[in-house]
Amino acid sequence: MQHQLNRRPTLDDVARRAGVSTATVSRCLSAPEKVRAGLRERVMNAISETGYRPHGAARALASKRTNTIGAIIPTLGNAIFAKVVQTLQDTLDAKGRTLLLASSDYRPEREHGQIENLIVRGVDGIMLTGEQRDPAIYRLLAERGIRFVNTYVHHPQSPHPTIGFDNVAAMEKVVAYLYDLGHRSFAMIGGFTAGNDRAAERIRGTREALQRRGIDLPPDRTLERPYSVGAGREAFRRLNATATRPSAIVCGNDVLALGVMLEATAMGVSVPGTVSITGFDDLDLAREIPPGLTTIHAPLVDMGRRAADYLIAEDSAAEEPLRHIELRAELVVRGSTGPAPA
Amino acid sequence: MQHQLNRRPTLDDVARRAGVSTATVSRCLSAPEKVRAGLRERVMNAISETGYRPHGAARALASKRTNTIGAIIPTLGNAIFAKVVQTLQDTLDAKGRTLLLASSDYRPEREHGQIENLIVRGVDGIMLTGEQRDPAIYRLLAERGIRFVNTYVHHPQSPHPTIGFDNVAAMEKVVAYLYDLGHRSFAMIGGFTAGNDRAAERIRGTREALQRRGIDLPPDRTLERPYSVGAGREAFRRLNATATRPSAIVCGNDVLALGVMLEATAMGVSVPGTVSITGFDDLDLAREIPPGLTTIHAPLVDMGRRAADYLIAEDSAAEEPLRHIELRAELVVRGSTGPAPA
DNA sequence: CCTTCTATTGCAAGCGCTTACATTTTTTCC
DNA sequence: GGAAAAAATGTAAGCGCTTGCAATAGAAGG
Repeated sequence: MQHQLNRRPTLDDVARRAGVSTATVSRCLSAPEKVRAGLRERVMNAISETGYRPHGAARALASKRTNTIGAIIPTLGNAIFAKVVQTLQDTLDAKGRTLLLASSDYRPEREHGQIENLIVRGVDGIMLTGEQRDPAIYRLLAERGIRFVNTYVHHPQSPHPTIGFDNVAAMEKVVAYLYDLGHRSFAMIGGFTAGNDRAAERIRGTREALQRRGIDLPPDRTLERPYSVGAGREAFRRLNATATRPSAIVCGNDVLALGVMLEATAMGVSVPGTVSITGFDDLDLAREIPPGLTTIHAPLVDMGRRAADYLIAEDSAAEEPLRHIELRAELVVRGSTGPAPA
Repeated sequence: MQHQLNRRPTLDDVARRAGVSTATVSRCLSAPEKVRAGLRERVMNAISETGYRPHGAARALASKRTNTIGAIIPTLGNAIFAKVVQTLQDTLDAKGRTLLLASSDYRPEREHGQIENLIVRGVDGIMLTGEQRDPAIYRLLAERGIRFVNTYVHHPQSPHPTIGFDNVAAMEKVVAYLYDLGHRSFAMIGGFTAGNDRAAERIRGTREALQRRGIDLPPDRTLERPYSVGAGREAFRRLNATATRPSAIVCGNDVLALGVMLEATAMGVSVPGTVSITGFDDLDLAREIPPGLTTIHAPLVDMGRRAADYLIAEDSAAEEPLRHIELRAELVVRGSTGPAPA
């Protein structure tokens, strides 16, 4: 009841109190079915009487398992990562695992450091974002035999497991849809591609889809911006100041698209009358802000859940085949897109 | 270079290779200044040659420190928590600590379980949200001598340390401002108060501020809703359907306020011509969505940083006095509020 | 050059728990 | 009822690292 930092109860204390060996107490905790009911109850009483709590580090050291899973995302400031983390956490929680989270701020060297840290902490598995990273990292992970998975991408040919969607294919859907609406003049506003393969794939996917239809996406129509509403606004102003204004603006994510949409509306440019706008991710807000944002729905909950399942799967012994789980990323049509102006 | 899960290098391996004792290697890692330069270099080489990485659990067990700080927030789905976590993480990172994050989904019993888990994991300190919780938790924390801090609130009289702002006082500012604009008919849409002292304080603060001005806030004008845009929309529809419509709607956070604002606009109800709306938190979006949301700015970055500093402070020996750090939460006036209609 | 003091380094005892293996108890089956 | 098999429990050896203390080496002083 009082500050008695001097000594927290240990297994020994519990064992002595219950009149059993520490092994029995340990088993009561991690494999209760191996202890006879009567004894188990006595031990459990001793545990609650002493206020005993296991010592995680000691347990990890002795058992060589931490029941901890690590995850590294670029930032918590973006709802799409927050949502996956939330799902991951809930799923892991339900299976008695703890999530160790780190965010890299899109900086590869920081991600590298965080992976090292997770390894030192002894995580049993790691969820990573994207696939592009220093080969030394993959080597390290392999040496240590640490299970990991790359998310937000789908690379069936990759030597590393992936759980996610095909960013390139998604942009084909966007372009096909806009093209069919009659659009021929495009611009793309994407995230920074340096060290961000998802952003790069989305820009590439858009460019290739347009090329297939005989439309060129010149560099001055391809803007890289930080993922913020303000940047979207600024980018729109810039595009709108050019001589030949695009009739369709394809954005690398919803935050940029929202910025574009808000700025266009603020400037009196009709959406979708004059300009059609598309996003990527399908944030909750995409449906809320009028006229509603046409976007690609990213299956975040599914991704988080599957990543969790994959990372805690027991069958490591079975040396299971490399997994590549593709999730569907579908186009969601709302009010921000319409026929190209005449 | 190849899968050699069999044996990861240990201190012993490094020591043998460098021709020193494990103690010296250990010192090179945690107190390099205690080892002569030449030797230290030899050890460092051995470390990188063997690809040695410390074993966190072993280190924690031997040293009785984990260099880990825990944090429990209600949800990552709300940007205000995401932002604090981000700041906390960055700050801790810079000081060589790792953040162990958990979210309780606003469920007290879940928070309880997560605190137990953090204790088992041996965190050196814990950041909590709000103050209201089972006394048994505070007792446990005290017994174990674990440093913690309650955030998002300011309770100078509390026996527990707090770092945050005064939710009640903030609502006084909101009400004073609206009252001075001539508003006399109010409604409040807040979060669920069960187990959420911040939500409760904001509602209470509003009610008391109004009472002080001779205005009653009846129960049917006090709605509790989940923090979502959709809920805000629904709540507005409901309020607008009543005989005496409020001229000012005070919301418990920005997400609700945004929902109210979007729904009002969608229904053709002028903001702020017919109804004034206020939020709480000052999300990035608050300034972006026209006409701009009048709200209380929550000093999140400051809060995260100070919480981090407090939790890793060394002077535990000094038995420092209880800390209550009050942060300013100021009213930010934007376009969603104006004079009461005549 | 020798003694004293100080900066380095090594020794070895744990930290609290898990678990293979040995031992004891209980159950099963003739 | 007794032997063999199965189940329950205990014994004790670590897991990989830190750190108080002892031992050693180098610096300083006479």
